[in-house]
Amino acid sequence: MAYRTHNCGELRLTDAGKEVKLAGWLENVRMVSAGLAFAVLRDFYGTTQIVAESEDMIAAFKGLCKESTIAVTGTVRERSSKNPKQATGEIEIVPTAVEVLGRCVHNELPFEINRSRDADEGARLKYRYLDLRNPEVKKNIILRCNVVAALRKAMTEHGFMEITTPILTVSSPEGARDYLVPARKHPGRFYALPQAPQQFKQLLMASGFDKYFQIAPCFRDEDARGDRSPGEFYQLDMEMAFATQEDVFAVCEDVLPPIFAQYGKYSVASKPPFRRIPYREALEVYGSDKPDLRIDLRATDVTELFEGTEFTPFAGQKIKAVAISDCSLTRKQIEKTLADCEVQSGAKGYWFKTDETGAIAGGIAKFVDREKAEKYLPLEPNMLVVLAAGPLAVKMSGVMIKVFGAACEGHMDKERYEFCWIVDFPMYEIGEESGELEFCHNPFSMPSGGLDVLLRAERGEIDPLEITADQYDIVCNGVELSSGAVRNHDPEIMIKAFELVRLGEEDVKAKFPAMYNAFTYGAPPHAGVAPGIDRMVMLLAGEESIREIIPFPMNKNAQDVMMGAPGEVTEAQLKELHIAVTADPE
RNA sequence: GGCCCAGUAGUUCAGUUGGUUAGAACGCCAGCCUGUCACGCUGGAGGUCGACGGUUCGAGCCCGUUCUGGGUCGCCA
Repeated sequence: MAYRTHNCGELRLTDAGKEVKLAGWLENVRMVSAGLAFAVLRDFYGTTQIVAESEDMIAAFKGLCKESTIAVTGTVRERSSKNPKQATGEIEIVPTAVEVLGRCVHNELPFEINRSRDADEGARLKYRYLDLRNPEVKKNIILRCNVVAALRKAMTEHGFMEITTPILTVSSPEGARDYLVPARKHPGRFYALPQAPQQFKQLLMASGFDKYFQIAPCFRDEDARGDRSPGEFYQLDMEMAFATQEDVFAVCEDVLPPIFAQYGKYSVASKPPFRRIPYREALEVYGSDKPDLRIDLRATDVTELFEGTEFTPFAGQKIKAVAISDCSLTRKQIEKTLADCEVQSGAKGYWFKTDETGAIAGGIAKFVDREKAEKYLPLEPNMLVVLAAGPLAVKMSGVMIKVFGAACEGHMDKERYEFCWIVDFPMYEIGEESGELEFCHNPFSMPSGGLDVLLRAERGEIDPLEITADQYDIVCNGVELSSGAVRNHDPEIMIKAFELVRLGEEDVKAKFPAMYNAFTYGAPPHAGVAPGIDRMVMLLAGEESIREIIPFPMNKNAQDVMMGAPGEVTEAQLKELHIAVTADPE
């Protein structure tokens, strides 16, 4: 006999009179009297009410802890009092038999299933299988499944092939900290889990695959954030042969908006082609390389306004200002919000405002020359101007736009998706520690202008810091979904790019031997991108925490408190792996 | 690793200026209740106030140390 004839979400009034069998979790029992009780049975699909009218049946339900799994055999009957809030609210089951399938032996649970989102996060993670029984929690995982399926479908329809790449691979010389796996057969050597399938996908291009994609697991041993889970995450990794930056943009602009439109909580405001914002402009205007275009605030350089100022913190500094019209924040609220910005940026914030007559008042008002200020800022009545000075001024301006944009009414239409591309990233920067020229992001990107530009930089005709790469980020609502690039597929250009940072052919060969060799055998120009699945689903679900869209998330400290990972292993295991156990010096 | 916040009943929280026996809601247990659906009503059980130390006649509250969790900065080619 099957466990069920129907699921708990499908019976309707038209099914009245049918003999059915349902299986699920006992969600709740409502004892109305000695002779009447209602039980709620829940499965993946929904809930169905069971009515117990006999002493036997009432006793059967009463003797069970909530969350036990049971199978109920009975007849579908029209309810005498219907519940329009429930999909199955017009019917109920009159049971003839109740079979216990899996007993819950705990009459008190770590939290109430339907309110698990309010529970302590540690408890939720430890009992994730209970947390996930909550339909409100489960729905994000279902969303994730649907989004991944839709991405696979769309990519396949665009001619991409999904190819899996190794999980056990080699440590990469740059980038994030690797997760290492000891190699039993090779004492002292280690595999590394891939930070991304970067080199493999480029090797696939060199192998003649034309369009590759993968829902790729990536592993990085870096600390967590609200939008960054520790340890592992997934990317929609893709790469295209004989492709330009615009070819990659076209695929993303074709694939992503329909999926955001179908599965997102909000509507998609960006129409393809998405806005392209050069990196330097993004920093100047939005104070960030991941601007949130839902916010209408902009940063202005007001360094000249404060030239020769008596206000010491501003003397001789670069000053950025963000003007916020129709701002009704009180002095106390302004200072509280500014303090939030200071924490997030590490920079000090300043402010002044205009009253209803337009007169400058409050904060650093006495250092602001009204006539001069009007040249730089549109000083309307009731305007708040927040400012930052010094090397962190740009960063602080970005934080202020984000925080005040959210705090001040009328400056952010939250319920939409705004995409943009950040383009023209610098190829090189002066390293903070070394003080010398270094790669800004990664050495795989093609410098815009190719070999010629590098040669001119070598001859001193142009500043290497002015060289941009054919590298781009896709940003949605202030969240960096991914970076990508037109790759440097030409060994000659690669070597020249390395020479500018005092490295050479030997270094290229040493760092990326497979890729370098492959490219000497004829490689196609290629380009790609890898939007983060977790962040995408987070945006679609409208969740603030990345843990809400991961089936079994780790906590902030990269522990799985449910499984007990990372866990201890036996000495025998360590010995087999040639790992010596030594006392911790601390 | 730095900084910020939190830790009180099974759960979510309140707890005034340091002062009698630490409260509420939900959950749990018992009883009542014949159409509930966040069922209702009555009663009950349930506490190492994260831990350790200190100040004090007296500490959930003040101080110090520490642990745990969350956020943030560093970090994330």
